[in-house]
Amino acid sequence: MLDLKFIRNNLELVREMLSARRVELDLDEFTGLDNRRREILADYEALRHRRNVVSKEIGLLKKEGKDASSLQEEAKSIGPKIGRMEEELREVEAQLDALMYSIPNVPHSTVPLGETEEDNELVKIWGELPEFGFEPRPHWEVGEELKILDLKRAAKITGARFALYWGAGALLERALINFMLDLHTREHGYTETLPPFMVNSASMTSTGQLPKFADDLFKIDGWDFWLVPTGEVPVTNIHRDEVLSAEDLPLKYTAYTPCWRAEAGSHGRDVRGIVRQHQFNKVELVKFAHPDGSYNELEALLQDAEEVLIKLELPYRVVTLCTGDLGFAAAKTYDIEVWIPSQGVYREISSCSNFTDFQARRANVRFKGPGKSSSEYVHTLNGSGLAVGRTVVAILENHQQADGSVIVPHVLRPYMGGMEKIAV
RNA sequence: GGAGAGAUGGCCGAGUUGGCUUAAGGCGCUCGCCUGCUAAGCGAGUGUAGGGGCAAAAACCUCUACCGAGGGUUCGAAUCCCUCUCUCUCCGCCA
Repeated sequence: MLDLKFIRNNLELVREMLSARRVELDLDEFTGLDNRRREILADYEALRHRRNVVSKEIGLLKKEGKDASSLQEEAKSIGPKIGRMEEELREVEAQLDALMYSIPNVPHSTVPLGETEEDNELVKIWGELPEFGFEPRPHWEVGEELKILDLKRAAKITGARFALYWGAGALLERALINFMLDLHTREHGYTETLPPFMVNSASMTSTGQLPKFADDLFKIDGWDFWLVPTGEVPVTNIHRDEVLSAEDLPLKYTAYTPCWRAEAGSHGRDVRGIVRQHQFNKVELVKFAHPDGSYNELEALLQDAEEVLIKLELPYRVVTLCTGDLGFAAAKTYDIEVWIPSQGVYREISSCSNFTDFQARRANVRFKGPGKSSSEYVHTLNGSGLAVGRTVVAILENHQQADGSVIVPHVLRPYMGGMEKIAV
């Protein structure tokens, strides 16, 4: 969330930002609640002060064996007043909080203005689009014919939007996870973590999924546990309520996790294949950075994610999300989109964002420099490195052959027992 | 699931017959002194959030809250009572 004082002192800027993001929010309500809260608080604290003074006086009198009954009577009458004001205060603060939690992050100055994904800004295009000499088939046809992908049985086991992999398909998924983790830990300097795949409400609130986006999540019945929608949630919460040392920044973590998403509101989109699933695997990159260097860290993070596609010989492009397409907690986001031959479009395979201090304020992650008496919020960043299921899609489609087989990218072969080609 | 012990500032750790505790003391950190260098020593400072002084930023002053979380008792709670969470020990169950 944003800093209360920042909103108070930059109302116009916040108003413009909200409209650029196409978020309808009543900022006059903010001003009213903010003022009301401070009014009540002043009276409330004055009363508590009075009670503290009187109570202390009573203690002293009693110690001397003197009578304190008149003071005790006054103190007794203060209690209920404090109680009433507390209730009022709590109500106003709850409303103010709700409003604060619904205000998205302020976009960085380099983020293009725009309304939809049509307005995203192209940053770069990498790789040659494959020439097939035949009509490229969609990944579900390729996968089912090779008997490595089985969506029918997955639907029987669980339901729509789940996948069952067989043989070389399962191996391919596992190989990709290992390849990505190895690349990021050995060549890009990330520390591997393996976090819990369920998190509590506090963790979901820190990273911004709650309270606004509960509909997108799976909740465990009877527990305050949620299935993680992305590794970002457990990994960013590693340092919740901690004060880090400035010299340790940036901290760079990578994690493999499955991701679960309810995909509410996406009925009818990507119904075929495994582009949009309720459960998919992802290797995530997360950074805790010094505010001064966070945008450089974003460029580096993007490069780390791109490297995966380059090594897998998959053509892609990079776009900067415009203000209207930007996620709730992000100040700036690059999407990496991989080429999908059967559809003739680029599809998102990684999203790399700088959240500045938006998540850090919610999660209370700070750092302290040597010699500094006060601490500051860190900047958090994350990106997919990459979404594994969609990487499988890209490999099956881009590396498919006329005979129905699929060439295994060179870097993956050591992870697949030397297999060069997936064939029936 | 059963029995017991515990949770206090960046870290360690005292305080639990309710009131000179304004959370002792130590470590760490910062500044200063001392000093061929380093170490040690000496002195001072050092939690977070919010409100007000103050229109804005810093400094300062002041008030309020915070001793795992939430309630309660009381004029007054780190301290007493209740509920919950987590950690540790033992038992049970278990991959």
